[in-house]
Amino acid sequence: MAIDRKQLILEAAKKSFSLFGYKATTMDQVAKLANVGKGTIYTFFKSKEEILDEIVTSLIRDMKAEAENAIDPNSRFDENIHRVLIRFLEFRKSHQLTIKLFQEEREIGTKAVVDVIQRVEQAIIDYMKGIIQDAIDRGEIKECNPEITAFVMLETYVALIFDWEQHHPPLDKEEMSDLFKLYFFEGLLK
Amino acid sequence: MAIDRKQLILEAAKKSFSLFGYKATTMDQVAKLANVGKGTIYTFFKSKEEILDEIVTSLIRDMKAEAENAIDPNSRFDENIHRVLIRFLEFRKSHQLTIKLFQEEREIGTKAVVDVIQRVEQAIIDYMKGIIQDAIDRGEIKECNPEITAFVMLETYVALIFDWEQHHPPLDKEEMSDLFKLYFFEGLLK
DNA sequence: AAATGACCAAATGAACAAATTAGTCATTAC
DNA sequence: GTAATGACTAATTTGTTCATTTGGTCATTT
Repeated sequence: MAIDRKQLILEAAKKSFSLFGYKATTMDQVAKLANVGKGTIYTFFKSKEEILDEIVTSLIRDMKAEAENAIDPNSRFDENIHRVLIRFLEFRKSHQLTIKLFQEEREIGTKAVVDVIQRVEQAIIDYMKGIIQDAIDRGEIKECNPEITAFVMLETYVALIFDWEQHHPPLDKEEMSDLFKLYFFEGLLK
Repeated sequence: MAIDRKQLILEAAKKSFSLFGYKATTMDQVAKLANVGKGTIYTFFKSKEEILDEIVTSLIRDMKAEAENAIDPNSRFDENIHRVLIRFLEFRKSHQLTIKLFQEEREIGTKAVVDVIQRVEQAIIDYMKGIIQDAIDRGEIKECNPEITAFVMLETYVALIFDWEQHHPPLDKEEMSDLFKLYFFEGLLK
């Protein structure tokens, strides 16, 4: 069986995006890394951006899979959603590709990258939305707009994990979990 | 009594920063606007950045004053802190200077501006910290770290007011208040 | 029929010149 | 004598040019 050229190209592109970022990766480089002629790339993808799109689509699949097995059916909703969020954000923190892409989004703002990051965030929110809706349906939590709730939870976690550390000592997972429980589930009122 | 040159300079600089931003404002322009020689500026300020610092210091004073009279001693803590936050963020949204500075921080990242924005945010957090500590002392809310709580509340509001609107219809004050109460005070758990 | 790389127009960026700018200080005005 | 000034300077920024690089095409090869 012949080598799967499309897969070779995707892997080469992913490696190069991870190493140098989207903008700094040239199609010649991808072709060379994949050991194919440059023209070959264009029989599988109609543009550089489409390669990124496809890589991110599978990235989102991976993230969802990770999140999936963070869920313990025997645990309460608040513990599950906490673990899911932590998984998402640790994924983002530990994979070279997401590190590079988020960095490029902040520092350069390459349009294709901005678009793709937006897609990742929306995917996370959509995933959480489902979990939240389930919890509402099962009567575990109060009625609320699942999309806004997911959005606010994600923003809070991102703030605590990425922004708080800018000027303060980082919080460990234990603390995060306690804060999350206090703010979102038990409430501050006595 | 002679005209207060220092005040003239501050007002000229504030007007120009508001109109064109910090970076795009030249000292020649400030001098011309203030009707003073450029050298005069340097008898009152040691640098362009010091002018910005002084303007922002009084801006923070104004914001605090605004926040102060958003507080109603007869209202509950959660209503007060909501009103305070809304005031801060409406101030930011309605004053040309803050609009320009936040925009310049995002789009150009001028160092002096980044520093000064950080100072504004820390001032808001410090102010909220005091209110939160009071509420804890009075037994109105549970024990919690006032700085982290203030930080998370501010980030949540900024997310809901500025980021949510990027891809969704904006929330009105009523909705914000309800969300805030639900997430932070009553908690989601049934 | 699939793969290729020479080729092209467009985009990028290196390099240099010109213009602008923050800050100084000798001179001026009172 | 002192407070105010604006011409001056060193340094940064901006505009311009042009050679190189880039994403994408397509005639040729395998």
